[in-house]
Amino acid sequence: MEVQTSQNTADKIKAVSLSLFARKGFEGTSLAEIASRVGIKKPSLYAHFKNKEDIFLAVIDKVMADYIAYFETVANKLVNRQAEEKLFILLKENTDYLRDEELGLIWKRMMLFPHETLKEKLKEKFLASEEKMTGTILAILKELKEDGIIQENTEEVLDAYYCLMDGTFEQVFYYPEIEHKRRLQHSWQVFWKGIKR
Amino acid sequence: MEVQTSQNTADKIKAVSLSLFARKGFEGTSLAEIASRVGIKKPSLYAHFKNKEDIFLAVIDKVMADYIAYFETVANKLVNRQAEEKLFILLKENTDYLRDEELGLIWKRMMLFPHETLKEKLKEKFLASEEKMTGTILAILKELKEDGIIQENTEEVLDAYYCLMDGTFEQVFYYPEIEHKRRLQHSWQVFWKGIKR
DNA sequence: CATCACCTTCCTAACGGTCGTTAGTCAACT
DNA sequence: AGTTGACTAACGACCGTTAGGAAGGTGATG
Repeated sequence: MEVQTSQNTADKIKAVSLSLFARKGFEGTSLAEIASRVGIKKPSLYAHFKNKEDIFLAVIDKVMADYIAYFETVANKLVNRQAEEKLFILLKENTDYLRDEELGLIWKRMMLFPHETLKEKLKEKFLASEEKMTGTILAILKELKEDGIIQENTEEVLDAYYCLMDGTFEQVFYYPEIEHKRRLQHSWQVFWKGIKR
Repeated sequence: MEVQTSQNTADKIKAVSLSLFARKGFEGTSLAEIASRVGIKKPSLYAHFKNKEDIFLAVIDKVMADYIAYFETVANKLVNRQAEEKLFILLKENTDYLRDEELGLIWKRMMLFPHETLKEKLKEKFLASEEKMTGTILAILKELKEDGIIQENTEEVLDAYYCLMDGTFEQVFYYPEIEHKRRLQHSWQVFWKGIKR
């Protein structure tokens, strides 16, 4: 077993495309630019992918798979922690991961402005990761409730937690890391005070 | 004085362009489609605007002006209200306004994915409205603090409020109005419990 | 009042450029 | 021998934009 230090062309195309799609969107990115950055000619792309949309979907699949894999490692981090910590770690790690500029950008773009013809294909892909997330959160909330740490109204708490998560997610893009960290800390403190019994 | 029931061509172009730019973005929108929806031929657009970018900027100017005007009316609604209500109304009205699909979409697009060559021009335009907002919020928080209703740490409260606002703003686009209303209500309740003394 | 120049707003035609895509070829590797 | 992955050339479609002209209205001048 050895470390894979070089990428094959298809992977290089995906990597370059991720970067461009993230920064310029689907229509803002041209195959010419992708090919140029990979170091091949435009028609050579068709040796690896059916068409532009196919490249995009391959990129999205990779983004999704990476995100889910990351979420798994975070979930593993949670065992043997206090439930309060679990909630906070989940929030923090999520924004930390999406802070990676390209990942966060393309994620945001897909969710908010899906390309018209790809809208449905994208929505499908999101459901899996979202369900997983909700399951994990609900398990933690149940734990907290049974220990009598938080108030009974789970639905209220869940809604507020998702709002907190969406807010901090959005702010990742406005503010530099230091400032974002402060905002996250403050928002979390208010949230926690708000749900504690 | 009479009600203006018909628009001139320039206004029609702006209205049509707003809708298209919102849904498809700057590069995703073609002059051909704009012209077609207005009911004229593509080159006729140049009788009213210098070029595509000029149309976009005219649209943005209108969006900004409308938003600021709306904010004024909301601010007027706030007088003679309890400070707690003020905070909530500000939050609610903001999302209600941006719920209008096209307005919300183009607003979001501009903030998150400004077209590369227009980035700086757009950033300028945002500063005015953002400062106004922060000023209004801080005045309310000061009021609440002097009355001993909320905790002393204004920075923490302000950060949490903005997170709440960004979160509800983001969720406007995911969820139907009824569900969003419930989420807003729940998030607000947790927030308010979290900042109360 | 009639004429004239001018401006606005629309048109058709066409420009050069870029887009995504295909055809056909060729060398290298399996 | 067959497959892979690169190439050159070129396709038609569409892009934003410009040129040039027709029609209508406005306002000044005789």
